[in-house]
Amino acid sequence: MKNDAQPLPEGPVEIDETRLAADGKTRLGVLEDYIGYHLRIAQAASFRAFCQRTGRTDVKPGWLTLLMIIAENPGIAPVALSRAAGRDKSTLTPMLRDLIKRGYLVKEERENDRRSYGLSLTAEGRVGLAELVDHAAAHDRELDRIIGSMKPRLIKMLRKIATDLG
Amino acid sequence: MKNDAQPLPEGPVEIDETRLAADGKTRLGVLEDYIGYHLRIAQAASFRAFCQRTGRTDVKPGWLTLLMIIAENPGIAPVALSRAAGRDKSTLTPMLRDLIKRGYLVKEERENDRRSYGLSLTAEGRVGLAELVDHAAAHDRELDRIIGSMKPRLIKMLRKIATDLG
DNA sequence: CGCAAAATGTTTGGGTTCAAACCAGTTTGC
DNA sequence: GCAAACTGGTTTGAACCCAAACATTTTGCG
Repeated sequence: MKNDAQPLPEGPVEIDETRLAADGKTRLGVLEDYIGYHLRIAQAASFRAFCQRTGRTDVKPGWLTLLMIIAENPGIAPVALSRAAGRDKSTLTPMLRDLIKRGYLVKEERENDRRSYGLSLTAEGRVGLAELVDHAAAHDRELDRIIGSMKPRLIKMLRKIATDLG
Repeated sequence: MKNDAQPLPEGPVEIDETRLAADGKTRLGVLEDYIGYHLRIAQAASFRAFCQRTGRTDVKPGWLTLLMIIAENPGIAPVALSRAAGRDKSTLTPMLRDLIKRGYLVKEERENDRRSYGLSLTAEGRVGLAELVDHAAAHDRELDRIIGSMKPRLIKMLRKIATDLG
């Protein structure tokens, strides 16, 4: 361990404001250099903002990803849905049960594999999805406004993290 | 609703691979354009990778942020810690209780405000933090390798999302 | 001063998530 | 064929997280 003490500055210390938390007072130290920290903070802020936007209705935010993937891939199996949505398969079980009970989804048995089943939207599910998409579009417009033209680059980086780390 | 049917293509369909999930098969549709979706997937992948790295020990991953901020700001109050860490203050209550019980932190009563208290690391806490920092450094080296020179821009964008949305 | 409003930390209740264990069905290898 | 390995889905147990409601204390304003 090195121990090269520096002479103390005499005047008021210059504070690097990029190393402070959003409150402008709390020091973050090396945490400021960690991608994981910023990833978590940004994701939490985005999730919170989205929840507040849809909070009035009874449609839960986690449903959007599932419904949209199922809409794009009718008959998809839960395990494929799990990978595409980035959630553990066991997480999906109760969500799919709720969505089926609510009449948004239907199970379709497979002939060639009795373990699995396909998932598809009902007409009611398409209505619910459309409602969620409205909220999501408004939310993402806000993110677009914040990020601006950097959006494609940001998405590319985030996707690279997800695939290379997975 | 428009209903302008297009003639079906005869040859093999050209698929835009940027609109597929990591498995290369599942279609994501407009989800692919949502920053929030990629934010969640990337954060989940990063968190999972970090957990697997520290999984052997009994040190929990959520502790790193708290311990590091407390190390940088001795005597910090829970509410300030909550804002800096991006967690609800009620989330911190049980975590701080655990960290105090384990001997990593100490409470310091305030003279001028009997509601609040200050938090500081013990010697044991500094050891635990150092251990976590080792894991985090290795984890972030992997993220650095993935992101490369884009890191400053990525962090800048993520911080902008967190601050502008909060 | 006196009292309403705001701030701080905790408790409670509900939702989300993951990993490990598990069962049932399918594929593989011999 | 048939046992072993594998795959798909569910259950269970634990951790994490937030928002609302709460008690205590401080602050601000008349």
